[in-house]
Amino acid sequence: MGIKERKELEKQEMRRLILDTAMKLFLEKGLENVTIRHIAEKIEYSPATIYLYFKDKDDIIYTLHREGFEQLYKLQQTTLSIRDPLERLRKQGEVYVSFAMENPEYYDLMFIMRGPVKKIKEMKEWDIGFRSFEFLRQNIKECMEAGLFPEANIDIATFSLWSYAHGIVSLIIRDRCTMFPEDKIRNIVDEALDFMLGTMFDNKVEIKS
Amino acid sequence: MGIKERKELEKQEMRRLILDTAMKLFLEKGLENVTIRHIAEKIEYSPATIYLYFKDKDDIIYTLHREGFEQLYKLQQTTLSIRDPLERLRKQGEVYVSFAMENPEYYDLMFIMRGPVKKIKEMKEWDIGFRSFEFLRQNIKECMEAGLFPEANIDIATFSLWSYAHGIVSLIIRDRCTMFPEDKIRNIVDEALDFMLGTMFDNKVEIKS
DNA sequence: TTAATTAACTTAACAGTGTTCAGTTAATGA
DNA sequence: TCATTAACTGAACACTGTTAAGTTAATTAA
Repeated sequence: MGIKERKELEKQEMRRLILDTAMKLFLEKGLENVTIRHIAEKIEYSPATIYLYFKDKDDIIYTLHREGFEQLYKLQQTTLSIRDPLERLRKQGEVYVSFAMENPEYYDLMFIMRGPVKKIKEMKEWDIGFRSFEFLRQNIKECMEAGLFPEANIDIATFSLWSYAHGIVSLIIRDRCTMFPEDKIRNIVDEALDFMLGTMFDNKVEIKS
Repeated sequence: MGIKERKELEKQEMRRLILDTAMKLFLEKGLENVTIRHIAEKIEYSPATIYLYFKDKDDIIYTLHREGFEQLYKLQQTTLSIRDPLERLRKQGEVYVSFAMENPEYYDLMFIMRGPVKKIKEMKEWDIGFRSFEFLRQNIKECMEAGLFPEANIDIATFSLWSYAHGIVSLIIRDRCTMFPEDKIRNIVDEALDFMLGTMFDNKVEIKS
């Protein structure tokens, strides 16, 4: 049965081609300016062909959304090499923010766009995003248990730190930071991250000493 | 010249009618599901008529964007009655978050949607949003001068606090908080705000005592 | 009062969107 | 060799924002 397998492989390759082309166009033209017809034209197929590989446009976006979370989770796991949980937490913040700044279109469809959420609710597939949340939560829990983190409800604390990082990058991705010069923005992001973690943890140390 | 004035008045009334209808539909159907044709149908005019009062769809959204900032600024100013700058800052956070939670469509077009930004860049009209940023900045400056706030670059601190509040509400508005039950969300928002302000300021006191 | 002008509005279209369905090829299996 | 299946497309549908030409109605000037 070599043929069936080959067919399946070709099907996967075609899906890959569509996804890669879609993402390339998203990067070039911005998320909202890419149409099914553009993608079709780029891969030199008829628009209708795309619907043989994906249910609809949101299905393409949803798939990229999943792959984005896959990437992000892998990045998050690189922090596991750090022993000190607070250091690891800081690194997680950096990793998250870097991911967003380097892949703004991925970040947008993962955390800002409305499209993918519809699909997720239809399919009841929260687990991918949930896993990343849980990873952060676990890190915060460790910090608390080590007395490095203010005692509080863990869910609230996790949501809070996530919100903070998300706030920074989403204001920039959606272009609400025009009060800062373009070329300083990357610096400001890093400083904002330092500021928040600094005010949360370092001032304790300062006062102790 | 009573007639010219009346005409002008009627023109303004028509603009108002379009804006109010648009906003009502936004609230009903969500921002992305409202079309010019819907608005036109609701006010019982032809779609083309709307283009006699607004340049294009983004112009409508941009105008609502402006009005949203007007509202927000007024709300911000209600905090001026509070003497203690740190208390006032906390209140500002509450006011901001409340505004977002009670007017999610306004918040969305003010701080998330891409549309209005295009218009703002065309017209180079940053001042409305800038004013609110400046107001927060001033409050933080006062806190710093009173020694109530960790010493830091004011711009970074302002951006940071704004980011934090924005992060919380935008994750909820764009439906990324499905790990929390719907009916708990309003509480979680408040607790997250408390958590952040708490870790930033209160733990100083705790350690001293 | 009547004719010319202007304003308010609509009709009908254009180009573009996501999506579907009937039809056409080409590859496969009996 | 022939029937079946898979891959693909052309042409359409129902939408979208937007505009140009045409039609009324209100206003102004004679």
